[in-house]
Amino acid sequence: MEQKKLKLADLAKLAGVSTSTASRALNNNPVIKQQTREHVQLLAKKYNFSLNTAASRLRLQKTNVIAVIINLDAHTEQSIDDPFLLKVVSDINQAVNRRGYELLLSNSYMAGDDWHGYFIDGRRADGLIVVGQGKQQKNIDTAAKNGAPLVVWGDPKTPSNYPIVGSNNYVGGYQATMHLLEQGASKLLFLGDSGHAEIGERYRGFNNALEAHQAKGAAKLLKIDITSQAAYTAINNLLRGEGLNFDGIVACSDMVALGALKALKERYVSVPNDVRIVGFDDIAMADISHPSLSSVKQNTREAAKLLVDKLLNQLNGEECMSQEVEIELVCRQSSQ
Amino acid sequence: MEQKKLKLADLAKLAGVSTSTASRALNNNPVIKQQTREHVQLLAKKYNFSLNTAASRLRLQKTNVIAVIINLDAHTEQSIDDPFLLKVVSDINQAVNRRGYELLLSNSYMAGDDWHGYFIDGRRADGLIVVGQGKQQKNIDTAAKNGAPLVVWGDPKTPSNYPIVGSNNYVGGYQATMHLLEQGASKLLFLGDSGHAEIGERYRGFNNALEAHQAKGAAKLLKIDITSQAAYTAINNLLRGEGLNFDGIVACSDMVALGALKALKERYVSVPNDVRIVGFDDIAMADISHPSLSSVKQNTREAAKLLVDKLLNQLNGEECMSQEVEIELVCRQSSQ
DNA sequence: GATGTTTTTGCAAACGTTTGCAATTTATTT
DNA sequence: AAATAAATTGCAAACGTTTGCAAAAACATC
Repeated sequence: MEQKKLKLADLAKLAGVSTSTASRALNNNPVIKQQTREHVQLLAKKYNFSLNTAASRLRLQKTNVIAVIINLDAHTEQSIDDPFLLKVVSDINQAVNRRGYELLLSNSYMAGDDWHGYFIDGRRADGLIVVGQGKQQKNIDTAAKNGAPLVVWGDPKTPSNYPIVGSNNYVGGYQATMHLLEQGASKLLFLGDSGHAEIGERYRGFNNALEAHQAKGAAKLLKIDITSQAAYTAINNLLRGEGLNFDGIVACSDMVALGALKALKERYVSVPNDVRIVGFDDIAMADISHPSLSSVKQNTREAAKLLVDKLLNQLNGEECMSQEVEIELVCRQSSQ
Repeated sequence: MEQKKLKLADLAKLAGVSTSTASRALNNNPVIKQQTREHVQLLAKKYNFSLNTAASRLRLQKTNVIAVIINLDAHTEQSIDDPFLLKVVSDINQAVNRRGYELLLSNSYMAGDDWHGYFIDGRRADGLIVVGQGKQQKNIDTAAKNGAPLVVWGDPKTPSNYPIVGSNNYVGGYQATMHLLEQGASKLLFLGDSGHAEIGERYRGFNNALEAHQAKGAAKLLKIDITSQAAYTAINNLLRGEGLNFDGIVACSDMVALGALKALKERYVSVPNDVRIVGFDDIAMADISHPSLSSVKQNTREAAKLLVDKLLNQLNGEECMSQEVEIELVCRQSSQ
């Protein structure tokens, strides 16, 4: 039942020691006699004692919280339900927890524009993990400039004075494209907004693969939002307008690929016979789709670990660099 | 650049007033002269001032944080990447923000068993939103008993002394089943673990629909985990073992339905001609799947709003009741 | 101009930790 | 047993807000 919350002083009294001793005992400070430590800790457990983190944070000037900011371009805000993004958050959550930190889930709506002020000065978190560079990284830049410990999930090749962790998007785009070419496709379509940093890299890989294969001319870029709906519409329009003038698609995400796939199926274009497709991300659906979707797998688990490690290193005053995570092309039915 | 953080006292000095006046001015306390308030607020903006929330929380005994706990059965822990769950979290995030609260994303790993102690006594949050009842709700019960302000996403029909918000699962199961029967299916399969509260309700609806349609005998329950993989395997095994002895599937989630769909397609069972399927949740993929997947749509947006409202009401000392959110059957190609 | 009333401000305490330093207790040495 | 060293504990200050209460300032009334 509702009983008055125990404070450290109360616990100390129960244990017959001073507050300071109780504090040190709980923190397993070796300066306190082993026996006393155990005694206090036992009582703490018995009475379900927990420290007031507000007081603790105030005193220590440290929150043990990491804020994760979902940083999306305003008008695509909907795409927050791209399973991939959420997978990233979920993996970050795990990695953060494993390091003994808590995760404050946030977004530009709450944080406004001054992330350093809001999170760091406001003592809401010790550091920030930004998921997604967005198209303009002004907020990120100024937060970093103001000294906010900060790491970003995005395109590691982007020059920056904060560490960016992300996949080797160039290689991903290259491999996906090369794979399609090797399977015999020759008139390729790239689906995605090349203005976005990560996707731009994939597109660069796409182009270079074409060049290496001397197939440059027959390629086309369809700049669309990163949603399955946009892809569905785009492919539909294309088929209606120009007919089937391509035989391979490199999509900037699996959701986009799946949207395209649906449009093709509805118009009785056979995948992979008439058109081969490769997606990006390797979300769970890629395997479940029919035909199953070939995809460039991003190692979000490892990336999450790196992000957190780099952030904690920053908190310890170390300099950190951007880092690429290797990708892997997973070949399934849609491309062969 | 890195400058010493401004504290309220500094801001007060800059404004030429006392700390208390500055505090009241920032909180727009009408006892302070309008002109003074504006003056202080202007300076605050100019210097990017933000209050130290640690100090503020300590003083106010209030955090303005709501903790969201993803409460999954241990062995299915993987299913955290079910897009539906993450959609729920995302919607809760929005609703929480809209009320001016922040969202601490947590799980049993961090919180341990004593949620009241960890979150409430520990002053990490003012209240809890638990996503998923799990199969055993011991942690929830004791947290509530200890007086933690608490709401749960789950099956609202479950008797409890805390509010549960969730879909009308019974009606969902009933409607999905009735729809299949009306479309001519007669040998139905229910895919999902009926031991789980919400799914149990759906199964009850399933059975009652069969009864109402005098088709009870021909139904079968396949108890499987809530993952597409489990569904894929189960359907595959069933087809291999007994052949195609069913013509309709009610799945406990879309991911499950999609797993089943894949197994069927691979064995050249036509959907919806040979087998009709209805899923549950109406995730984005339902629409993109081919054939598109009929599904019982859960209104997570509204549910999230209700959850947060009920929680905040509790914080204001009001009693709250469980509440059902209406569902809607979305008919697509897979069932007709 | 003295008095009373209202508006506006400031003083100082409190929220519950943690920690430097001094004080005490215990162990070791002579 | 006294003197010294080492281990263990406690005192009190500090972290940065918010707020009850009293004081000061501004205004109104006679």
